[in-house]
Amino acid sequence: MSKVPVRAASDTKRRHILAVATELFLERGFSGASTTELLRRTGGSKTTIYAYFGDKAGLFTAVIDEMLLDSVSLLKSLDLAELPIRDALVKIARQYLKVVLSPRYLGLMRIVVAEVNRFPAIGEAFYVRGPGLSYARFSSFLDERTAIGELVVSDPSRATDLFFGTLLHRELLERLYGVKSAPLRNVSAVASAVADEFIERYGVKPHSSRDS
Amino acid sequence: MSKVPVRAASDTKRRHILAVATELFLERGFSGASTTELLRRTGGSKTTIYAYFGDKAGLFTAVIDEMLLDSVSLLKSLDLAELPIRDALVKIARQYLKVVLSPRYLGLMRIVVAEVNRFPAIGEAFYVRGPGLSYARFSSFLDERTAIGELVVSDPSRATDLFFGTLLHRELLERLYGVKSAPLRNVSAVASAVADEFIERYGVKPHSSRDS
DNA sequence: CCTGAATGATACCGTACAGTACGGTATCAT
DNA sequence: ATGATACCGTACTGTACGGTATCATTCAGG
Repeated sequence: MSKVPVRAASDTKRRHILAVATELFLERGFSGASTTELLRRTGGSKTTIYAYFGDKAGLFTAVIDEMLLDSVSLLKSLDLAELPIRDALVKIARQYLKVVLSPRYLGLMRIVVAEVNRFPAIGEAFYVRGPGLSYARFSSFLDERTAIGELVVSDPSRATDLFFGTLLHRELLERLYGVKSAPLRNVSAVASAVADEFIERYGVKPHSSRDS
Repeated sequence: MSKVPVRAASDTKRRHILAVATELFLERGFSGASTTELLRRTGGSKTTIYAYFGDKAGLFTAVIDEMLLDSVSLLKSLDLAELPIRDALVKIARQYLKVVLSPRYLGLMRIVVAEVNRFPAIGEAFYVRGPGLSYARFSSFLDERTAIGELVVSDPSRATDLFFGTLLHRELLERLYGVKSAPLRNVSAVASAVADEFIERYGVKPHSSRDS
């Protein structure tokens, strides 16, 4: 009974349903989106949808999982090893501005946050694999750069708060509330400014360097 | 038809419906909350509800309006005129930590953000009367304190981002995603730390060397 | 105590919902 | 050709929804 189809080598049908459902959930949220409307958009038969995803909640979590993977992968691929500190910070800042303030990410965040009561596991997964991971990674990045004498960071956690908070907080709120919708005009300028401020606060001071 | 009742001298009925509806919307969101369930909780008759609020959307906006007023009033009543800069910053920080990280505010934020697509005006109103107002007020506060020589803030907007971002960003995210739910243990310590950091960055330096 | 407004109780309307049943078709490997 | 699998189309179930209509009840003020 109701076995998940296996044939499609490239999973086309499943992927199609998932893509359309993603848009629908982004527009209407979990409760607001109906399987009937989904059917109207995908074409095909309800039976197929239920064969793949079990029920509405299963479809929802599948959608979130996929979007989460997409977003997270955009933030993981930063290669900073060879970059001097300022370039590294700018690169990080740019990437986060672009990803976090993108309509996609904002939409995902909206529905995840909205359904935290109904799907606590989704909220937690999102935080742990998203912002939580970012915080942790940035924190160790600061440790590394402190170890090699590029920075003086005694409290990486606070420094991380400062960096991401200054970078994203206001812009994120403005977009979450729909006051702004465009993905941010001057990404580069903001990224540079934040990086400079960060270095001014945590960079090694020229006249009192302890390493030769 | 459907005229708004006038009797209730103290508006008891309306306020009761509003209070119960508030909890319901906080639990389930707009689409997830049903008028029937509301009736189950309020007792009384559907007719009365519809007499007061017209329709479900009207009830929703009434609920949001009231909650917004409550939250905003908690942030407006700060009397800082006589306080030295550090005390003022600490007071601001404490108040924002308490209000913004409260379950009430977080719940409100969740449903407002969730329904930005359906009710754009609500999202905008929330931002303008909430965070937007806070940003503006803090910015002018910085101007004042700069004018009297307590601070050196050349770019109040960035300084504001730094203050609120460092103060709230991470804690807010953790709670929005349900990773933490408690309203924050050491409000005072965090507030002091953020105030100190802010002053270290923007306070007037005791002239000459800046070793610390 | 009467009257009219405020509220209650209940039945109802039309629609939409999530989810299922089932007959049938298209494709493909055997 | 045959059988398996994926999929379609449609009709359907039972429930819940937002909202209205009707009539009874309460209650405050003259």
